Amino acid sequence: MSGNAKDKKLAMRPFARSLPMQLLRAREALMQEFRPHLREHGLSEQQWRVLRALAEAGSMDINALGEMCQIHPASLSRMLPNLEGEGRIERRTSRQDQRYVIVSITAKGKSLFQRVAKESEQIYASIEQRIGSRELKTLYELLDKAIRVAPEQIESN
Amino acid sequence: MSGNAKDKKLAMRPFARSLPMQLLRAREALMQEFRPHLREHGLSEQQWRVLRALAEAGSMDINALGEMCQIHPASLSRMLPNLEGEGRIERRTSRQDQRYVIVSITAKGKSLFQRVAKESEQIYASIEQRIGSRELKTLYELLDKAIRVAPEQIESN
DNA sequence: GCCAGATACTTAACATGTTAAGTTTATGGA
DNA sequence: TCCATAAACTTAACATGTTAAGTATCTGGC
Repeated sequence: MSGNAKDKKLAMRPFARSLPMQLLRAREALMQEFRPHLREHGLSEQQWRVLRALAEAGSMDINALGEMCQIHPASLSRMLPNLEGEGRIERRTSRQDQRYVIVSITAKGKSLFQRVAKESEQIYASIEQRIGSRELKTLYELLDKAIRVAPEQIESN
Repeated sequence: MSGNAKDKKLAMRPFARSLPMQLLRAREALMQEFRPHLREHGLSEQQWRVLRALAEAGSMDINALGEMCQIHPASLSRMLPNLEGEGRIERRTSRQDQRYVIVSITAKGKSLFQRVAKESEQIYASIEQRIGSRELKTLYELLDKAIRVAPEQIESN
């Protein structure tokens, strides 16, 4: 007995060859290095993604922000008032189309971003060194491909 | 202006070259194919991971289950009573060491697992075809490496 | 045997993920 | 113009993620 449940043949590949599982595992392993660092600055992982997206791409509406951060618009609706209350972002209604809410980063938010970014880049560099530049590049390419070959997001209405 | 915030130089690599972000993005893209399928069987993504782990590796304690499923023991403590109430798993206190809770899958749970597994494997096969067997193999190897090179989980007490 | 510390788990509190329903504003055709 | 529909967002409800604190059990040194 090697530990498998009664050594019965399973109708499925081993868990360790589940691609979603390994993607999650790899991500969790990496985030363990970033999380304490974000925590020191009082930022959740999701709040950091929002600041980073806005710092990089400028102001945008909720849906675009959600796509870029991979955070559901409903979650953003709940998070953004807090970030706004802390003076890190701003929200305003679009003048052309009042259905849109335009989100942008404040000077205070950008300042925080710059500080956190500097330390994050050091962690990235360390990770890149351990994985290897060439292999990391291949990994990015394969992830891009996995994202490309997946079906488009379907609005099921 | 290409959309970048005032074309200012950022203190950080582009968001699309954030490894945690691309891992999340790839995972979300794949899960979009699995989620509706799990939903038809009334299973959350996390419940499915639990059943799969138990079907594959047999009974185990909360911490081992959490490690295998990448679900925090605190979340398991909350989830497992539901799965138990539905008759899909069983829990018992270890006789040797009463601190341990041993979790196992029931016949009913295994039957559900077998049904879902069959359909999941078809989705896997489709994904493997689109990514390519060789590239998928490389992807698994690189993910394994990323997991290996990350620091061990630290119990910060 | 006793007790301080460690271990395994649970509970609680709050943030986020997820889905469905509700609100406001735009749009396009009769 | 009017109205049905759609689009963008918000709100609500419940599940899960995350951290800290609490409870029960065990271990090892005395």
